[in-house]
Amino acid sequence: MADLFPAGDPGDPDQCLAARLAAATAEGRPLRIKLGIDPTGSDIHLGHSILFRKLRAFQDAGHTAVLIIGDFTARIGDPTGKSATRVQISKEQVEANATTYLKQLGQGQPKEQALLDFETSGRLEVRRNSEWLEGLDLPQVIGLLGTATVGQMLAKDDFSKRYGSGTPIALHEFLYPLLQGYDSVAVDADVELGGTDQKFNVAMGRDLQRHFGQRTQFGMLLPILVGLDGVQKMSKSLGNTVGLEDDPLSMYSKLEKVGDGAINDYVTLLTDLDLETLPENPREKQKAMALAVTASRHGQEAAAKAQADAATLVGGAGDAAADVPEASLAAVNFPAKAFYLLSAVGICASSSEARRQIKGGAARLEGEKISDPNQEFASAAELEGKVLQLGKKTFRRLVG
RNA sequence: GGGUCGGUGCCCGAGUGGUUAAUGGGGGCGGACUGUAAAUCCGCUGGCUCUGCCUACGUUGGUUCAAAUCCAACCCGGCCCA
Repeated sequence: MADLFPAGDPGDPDQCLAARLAAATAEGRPLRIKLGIDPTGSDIHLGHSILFRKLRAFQDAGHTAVLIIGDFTARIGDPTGKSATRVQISKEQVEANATTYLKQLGQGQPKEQALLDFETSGRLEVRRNSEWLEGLDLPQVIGLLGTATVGQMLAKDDFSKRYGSGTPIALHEFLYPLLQGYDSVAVDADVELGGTDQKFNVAMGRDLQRHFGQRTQFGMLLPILVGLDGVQKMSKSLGNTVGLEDDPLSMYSKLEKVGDGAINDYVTLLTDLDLETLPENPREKQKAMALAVTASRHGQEAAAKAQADAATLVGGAGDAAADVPEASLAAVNFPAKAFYLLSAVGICASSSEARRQIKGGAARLEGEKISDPNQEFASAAELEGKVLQLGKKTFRRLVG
């Protein structure tokens, strides 16, 4: 089991998970396991899935997962790990994100396939923190603010760095830890799950529970998954993520490239594989991990196909019968010059970029290098069914 | 509110009247190499169906043949004082 927080006084039953479990059994009730997510982006990635896997384990053990959609706090933005003031997002955007999150977590799916168990009654509560936060009045907010000090806030790593470097900190950002801590009070959490970077916030939840006369929650802090760059944490804004919704091929091909330094973390945090039984060869280990993770999301069969396809594509055959994403020629006006084609088909962000890529020797059609950006194609007919390639990793099969 | 410094391309950060999308670094993308990657080396890193034409240095106006660079107002921020 991962990092437990707080280590605290071992004699204090309040701070021991085993004691919690025992007490729950004695009382004949399941524990309430809080996990809060802020719907600030549209996709859940593998970094999040560590937490959800743990939450699911609690569910399977008979406890109640209390999933808090931070629809209210998302509008403030968690300052954790941020070096700049986060842009506030709209209510509508938050709501849309929340819907996709639930879908990605497996709402409406049988529990065997879903990340969380949405089926078994009593195992899941989905709450939105606007339920209780929106209704707070000013005296209550002031009461919350009174429980923490500026010194405590500035001791938090993110804030102290920003303060030290002269980066603005808006006052409302101080409210974030308090509000998300108040969530623990609102749902009467026994245990809160979070990444190790959530230590401050989880601790704040304990303080507030104590303040409100509740038994304090047990914080379970799970390791942060490093991103594909092998250095920074997996985060959408850093662009080093593997999305849960990624198709098997791109999921697999991203994962098989995880750096040697990060591979063991991926194995232990994302799969049920035993490190001991895996091949020593780092390349083989990567493949095994990538296969297992892909399979856990898309099934064994799809994962195996992705592995085969990845080998074919990267192996250079380029035009194999692999499962290449399609790109429509419908938006392309013919005659089309090569650079325009690349951009119109969406494989390059702009026509200027396409021109550069072609000059740099990155573009291929059916494995043949396109060297002239101005090369002209007369009609869609001569391109249909062919595979357009950019670099080693990006392929599009052109369709009418 | 006063003083002061500052707002430059994805980010950081040079530049302080004049051939140029604007030094450098990071990141990103591409090429070579390799077990994929990393490391290393090389190239690219505003837009446009592009041998040219557009739009760019907080915003708006002004001075000038000419401004990211000068002036004014405004907006935003750091620090100090109150």
